[in-house]
Amino acid sequence: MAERGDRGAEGLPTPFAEDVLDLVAQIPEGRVAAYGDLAELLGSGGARAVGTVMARYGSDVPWWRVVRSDGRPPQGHEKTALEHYRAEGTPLVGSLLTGRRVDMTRARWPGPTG
DNA sequence: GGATTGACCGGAA
DNA sequence: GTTCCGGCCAATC
Repeated sequence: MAERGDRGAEGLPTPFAEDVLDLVAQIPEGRVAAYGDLAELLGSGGARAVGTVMARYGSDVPWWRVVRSDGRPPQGHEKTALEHYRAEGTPLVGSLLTGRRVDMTRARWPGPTG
């Protein structure tokens, strides 16, 4: 079996990747989750592992709802992510100087309300 | 098989 | 407020 050929076809994510993508797809609008949170919800892997999956297979899920623990969008995709936050009404904090980031206090998912 | 990379996290200076 | 460092785990070369 072509270990690199099949997965390199960009149509068959790994078992771990499927779990990550499925969880990201469950994040409602206006809410976000940190990479480390997804790993903790899955009960396996780590923040770094989730980032690796998102970079490779995140194209099929609302990746902008996945941010760093600081509430900052993925490195290299901040511009695109901000566009979605403004459209979905995701709570943002900070200013232009400090750099706008998602208000994890209110937008973190799953939250007190679920 | 091993070595390197990466859309990370938390703490310390 | 910022910058630097080690640790973490899966995917990739």
